[in-house]
Amino acid sequence: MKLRLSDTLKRQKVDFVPKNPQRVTMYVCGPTVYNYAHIGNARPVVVFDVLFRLLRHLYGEEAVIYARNITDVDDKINQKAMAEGVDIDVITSKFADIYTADMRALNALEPTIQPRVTQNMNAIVAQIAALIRNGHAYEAEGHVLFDVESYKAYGALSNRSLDDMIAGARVEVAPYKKSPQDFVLWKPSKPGEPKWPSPWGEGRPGWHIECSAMIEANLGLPIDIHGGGHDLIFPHHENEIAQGVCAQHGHSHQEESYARYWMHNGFLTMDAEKMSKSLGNVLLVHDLIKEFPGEVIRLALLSAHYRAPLDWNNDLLVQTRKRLDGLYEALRKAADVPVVETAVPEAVIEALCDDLSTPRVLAELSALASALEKASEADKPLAKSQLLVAGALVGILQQEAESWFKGGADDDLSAKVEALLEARKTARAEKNWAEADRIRNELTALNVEVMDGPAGATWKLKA
RNA sequence: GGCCUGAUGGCGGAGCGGUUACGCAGCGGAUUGCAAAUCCGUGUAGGCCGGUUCGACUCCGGCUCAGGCCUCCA
Repeated sequence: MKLRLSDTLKRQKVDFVPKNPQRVTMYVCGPTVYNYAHIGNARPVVVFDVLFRLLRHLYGEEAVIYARNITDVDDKINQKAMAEGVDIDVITSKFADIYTADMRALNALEPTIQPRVTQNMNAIVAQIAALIRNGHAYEAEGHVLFDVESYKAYGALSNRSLDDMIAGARVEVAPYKKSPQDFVLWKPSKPGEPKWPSPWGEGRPGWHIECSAMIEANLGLPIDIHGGGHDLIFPHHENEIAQGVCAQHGHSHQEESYARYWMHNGFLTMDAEKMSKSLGNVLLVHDLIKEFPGEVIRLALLSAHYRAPLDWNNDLLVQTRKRLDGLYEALRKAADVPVVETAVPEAVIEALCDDLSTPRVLAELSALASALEKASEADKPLAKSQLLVAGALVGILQQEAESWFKGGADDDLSAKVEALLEARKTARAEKNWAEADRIRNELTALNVEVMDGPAGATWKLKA
């Protein structure tokens, strides 16, 4: 099956051909760890997790190396550490741990490696030195700046010319810059801020160099896939390309010598408004997972195509939960059916290979669930297994159906419910409908929905 | 000003030049002590104006509207 991906740089859907199928590399820009991750931050995590799973499926688990960085050097981290009077790694390790836990709750696999800026200072300094050596960067007043004029293809990813950028520049231009668009590779730290040694004095790296240096040091150039949010195209990824290409001595300035495929996910809105702290509509993953199962949040993030904008609202969550209920219902009825070894259905692979069309995967999952419902006893094991392996490829449907439906219930509640159901069973056997209904009302009050079936009654927590 | 998306039924959201997306809600039926749940079935669409075509939601051109980026940002 041929994988096709939308490449931001080439501006079209192209066949994905890894440089080395034995070693497929992917890098996604990760979090700056000074705060809780919001739901918008979670979209690339979930989207590229699906891609990670697909690549592992296509090329083998051992063949795929997925790196997601942790930015632990940053102004906002410094501010927070300063305000709380602690060392920056008190802040960064706390929020890195929270981030890891929150993303795990969304069924995201851990990336193969998670490089940190603080542990890659040598690589960063080395890449800056290479840029100076190759004539693409210069030192000025304790700063090292990238010389944008020296790289002809600058602007290729975001499709803008240097003139446009000058015209649209809204930042104050530092006097020591040769050209207004030149960006910082290294800067001196202010008194009291964390600093690292370098040939240009003690200081810290600029934001963009961190990623390109960590990519070169941890994955090697070129990597196959570079991903991130739509907003990173400019300036972050544009600058990464400039750095990554120009740092390679003697290279012919081909953008693809840094990353071969560029992928960007669309943005999330909150009730049709941009999510931003100033509007106060930021929804934290940390809070959301207390209200909805991680699986619901994950599937909601996958309900639209990854490049399309996605409006996040309560209705989306409710609909997604019901959809998941439907899939789990099919599995619940087939709880006693044995699982057999089977390949992922071709239609599911096909949908994913077509630029990660998760909406189509959802349609296929519905079809598989329906097929399971209708299957003869003899066909049920295969039908059930296909639904499960298809779900696994997008990271859902991996828990027991019963625990899905009773997910929010603790042991006390479960015991109480079971006892009430037993009493109701007796009442019903005696045709004491008044008593049976009274018990059912009592269960309803506990937010429990009773479902009578041929094999007796079962229950679930209402959404 | 420059660059980039998107516009599909009540809602979410796909594919496709002529034929069912899928899901949620609705409606009908089966089932049930009554319900609920479940299962089966089912109606509703393609921003506007032109063009190409035997035929366009699907291709081409224009327009309108909405959102994003150009500044830290997934």
